[in-house]
Amino acid sequence: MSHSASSCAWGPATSVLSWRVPFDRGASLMLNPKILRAELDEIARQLGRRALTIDRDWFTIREQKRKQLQTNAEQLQNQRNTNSKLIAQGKSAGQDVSGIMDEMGAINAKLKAGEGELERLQSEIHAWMLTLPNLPHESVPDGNTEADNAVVRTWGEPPEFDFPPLGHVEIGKRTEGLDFGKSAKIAGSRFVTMQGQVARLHRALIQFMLDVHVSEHGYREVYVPYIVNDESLTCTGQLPKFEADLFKLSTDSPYYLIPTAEVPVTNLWRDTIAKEEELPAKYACHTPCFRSEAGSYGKDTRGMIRQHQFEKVELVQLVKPEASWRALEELTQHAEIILQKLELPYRVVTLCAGDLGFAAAKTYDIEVWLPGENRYREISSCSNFVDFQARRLKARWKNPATGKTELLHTLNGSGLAAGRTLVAILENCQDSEARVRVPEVLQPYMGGLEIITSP
RNA sequence: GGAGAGGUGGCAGAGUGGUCGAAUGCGGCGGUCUUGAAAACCGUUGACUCGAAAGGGUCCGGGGGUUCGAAUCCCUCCCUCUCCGCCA
Repeated sequence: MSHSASSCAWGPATSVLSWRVPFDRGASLMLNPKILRAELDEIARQLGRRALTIDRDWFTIREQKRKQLQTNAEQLQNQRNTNSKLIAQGKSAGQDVSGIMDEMGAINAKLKAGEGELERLQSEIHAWMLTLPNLPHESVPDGNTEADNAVVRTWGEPPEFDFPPLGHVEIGKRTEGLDFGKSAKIAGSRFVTMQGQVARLHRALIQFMLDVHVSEHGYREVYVPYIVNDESLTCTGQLPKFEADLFKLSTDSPYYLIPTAEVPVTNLWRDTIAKEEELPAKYACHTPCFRSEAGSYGKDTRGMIRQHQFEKVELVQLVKPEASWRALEELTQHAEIILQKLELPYRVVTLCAGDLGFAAAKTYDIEVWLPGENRYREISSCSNFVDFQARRLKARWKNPATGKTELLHTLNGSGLAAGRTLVAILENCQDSEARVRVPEVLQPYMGGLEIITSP
């Protein structure tokens, strides 16, 4: 990326010539490159839990060659710097420095000769490292599919109806609150139009969630851009691998609609060294989210479970490394409390290694009960990324104990997805007349309304 | 959209081709003095990276160029500020 002063590149200059690496737009290493070099076998084993096989020989061969070329280049640079000083001193003393100047010509020629090869190797290695996902935490269960996820706890009982419960699409139709036909006309499939009391309920949910997180859980409310550049997406891990999931703007600059508030909010800390007293930094942020849902054809085509545009209240934390595992439990709890206050039954599952997102070391999914589908559906995903995103972001802190700048840990989770929460309320709180009881905590946000009826 | 100014260490702000990773001030840290504190004085204080260490390399908004040598000169992009116009 050439249009921004800042960058989440892999350090001001990892090594000689590295600033020429064509991945300057940000791309950093996800895994600690030192550990990758030193403990390749162990890394390969841990990535194997994600059903990923890495080519160790490919890497080792290039890494050895890279090191050799780099050491050589640095020696030449050292000579150049030394000679440069000698020339300066000699000239000011009125001596003849043409001999040294000739030597400089030879040094520069040698440097130039090795340059191309070194650059190519660095680019190759870097691009390869970019495709490596985070290592699963040891507490993450083995497994490859959703079926291997482990249920941690269950809260509440699925409601029993003495009538066949309707799905939210039908309830939405009867209350005239949800209209999929209108939005299909004005935009296309996977959009919804909300109206009247249901639209207000949706807005009430967002206000309620924000209020709880801000006043009871200690998060700071933020408002952020809904359009971000490619650097931001690279830093949080959506790019370069998952561009197909995003909506890209057709402007000259590489702009994208945000797929989640995680992207702009986490990037608040890009290229920043936090003071100890600023930590933990906790943010609650409501944004729309835009996802292309490429590759999900035929999945959840009906209703508002899987939309191109939906609203979400996101929780983001940047914490000291030693605090991140405790923070994951807390953050998950904060999301759960919203469901508890809404009296919606749910369960929490730990994603197995194979089901884990690219940047996450561990993820808890919160799944709400949906009577219309007679099963639990994901309504929140809470993850600890440890230092994976922070390394790309260069989000660090000054550790007073060591006196050094060290990487932070980042976490985030939905608290919650508003659209799916709305679905859960419509389905769980319906009566035999397809009316919907407004959860008590939301009534103040609804002007005291207790029941949503047809207009 | 038009015109102008500018981007240097945590902040302010020097430096316009050579021994500059960068004066100075503030802030931070350590010390002297003090019952304690303030003031004063002395010292110290950027980030990244390779290395077991010694030590090396890179970074003055990003990228490219000129040169034996660039914070300093040239090109280009990004960003910020001021004025005018437009707009919510």
